[in-house]
Amino acid sequence: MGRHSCCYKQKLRKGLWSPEEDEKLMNHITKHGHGCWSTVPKLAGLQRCGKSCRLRWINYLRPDLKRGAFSQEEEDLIIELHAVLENRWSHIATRLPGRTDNEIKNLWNSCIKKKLRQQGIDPNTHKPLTEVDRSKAAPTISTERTSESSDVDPSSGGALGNLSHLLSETAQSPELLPVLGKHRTETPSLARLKVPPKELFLDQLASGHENLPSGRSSGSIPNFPFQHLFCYSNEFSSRDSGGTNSLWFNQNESSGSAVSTVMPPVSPSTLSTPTGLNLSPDNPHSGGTGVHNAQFYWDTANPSSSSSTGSNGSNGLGFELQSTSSLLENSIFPWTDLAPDKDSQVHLEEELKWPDLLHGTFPETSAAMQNLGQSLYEDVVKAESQFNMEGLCAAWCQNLQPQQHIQVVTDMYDKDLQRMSLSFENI
DNA sequence: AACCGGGACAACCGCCCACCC
DNA sequence: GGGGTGGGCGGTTGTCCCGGT
Repeated sequence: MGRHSCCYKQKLRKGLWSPEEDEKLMNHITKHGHGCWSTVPKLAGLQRCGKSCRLRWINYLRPDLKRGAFSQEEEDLIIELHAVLENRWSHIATRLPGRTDNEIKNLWNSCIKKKLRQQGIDPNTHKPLTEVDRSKAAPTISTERTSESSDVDPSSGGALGNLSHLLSETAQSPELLPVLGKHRTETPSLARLKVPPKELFLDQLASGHENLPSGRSSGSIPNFPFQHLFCYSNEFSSRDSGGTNSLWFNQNESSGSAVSTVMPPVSPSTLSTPTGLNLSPDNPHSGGTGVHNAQFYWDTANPSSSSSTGSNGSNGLGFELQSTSSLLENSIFPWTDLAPDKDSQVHLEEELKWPDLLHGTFPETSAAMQNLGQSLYEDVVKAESQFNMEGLCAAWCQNLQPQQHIQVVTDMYDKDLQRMSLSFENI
């Protein structure tokens, strides 16, 4: 197991591809599609294994590839995504249209890693190197420090530094206090937030399933682990000068009455996970006038998308995917306001449809940021690893303003939570 | 000019997982 | 249910290029 049968075959060429081979492969796939990759080399007249053909196509020949250097925005996006998704390059690649996982991986290993280290950030944990060293040293009694970390200034590196640093700065900078607001005192350091493992989160989600906001029931969100995150986003949104154009929900501004949304019964077909919003200039959505006409679409060219799973569009949950579906027509944002106190019940009395909710309030962000909202639900369903709160902290370590980070990260989770809840709704 | 080291990129390897028989 | 197979993914290695010495 593990080794492909084609790999045993002899007389197969290896190494760099010649232009002639590229042409053969390109011609074959453009005419016939790739079909079963193991048959491609034979049909295309190539002395390569199918796996090699597939890689060549995905990483180099695919027509929708964006060639050229990565922009700063793309690099920033990769860093933020890596903080959340870790080394799931293919997942990261889905958020960067035209970029391959291999390309991103290479960029990370050759360039970004180094940059982060120069900024005093550990590329693996996204924590400041000083903290990483400390945590490493503690259990091993080792007092060794790397040369990279020894000269790290937590306040340097072109970043805000870690959140604890920000908070310590805040203590000395009264002007920052309004930004962090009361949550600073409630939660002295985001790094201390104990976020339960993903498995526990799933358990909580499952156990509270009957209480999940839906068209059929209403109730509280039991002990929801992301509540702290929402606290921050809520508070930040109130300070956002562009708040009128913000999606964030402010507990204060809602006068204590939770703005809640519920999900209507969702058919399996509506579980399609869009890979992006059509934000073309002629789309009313892009003008901030609403999302009623926004089009969700499947990136069928994406090798990681359902088109290449060979399972007829199955999304892994057994649901049929639609090539075009208007998620907004049917699905509703799940939880928009979560009380920080688990004892305080959030009564879901007010039913707001997602398009209504979004009408005129969707934040204007770059296309890349829109793509950022694609689902993490695969990760959650797999429950492969613990939820990485550190990744959220890492978002603070970049050059963006805290509001932007929170908005970006919570945007991801808002949408992912929506899809997770939809998934559970149908289990 | 030759050598060397690092960066960027391409490709391979080994493993996992889903699917099929 | 179990083994075989193909697709996919992440890690690693190989190769080329370029700038510095």
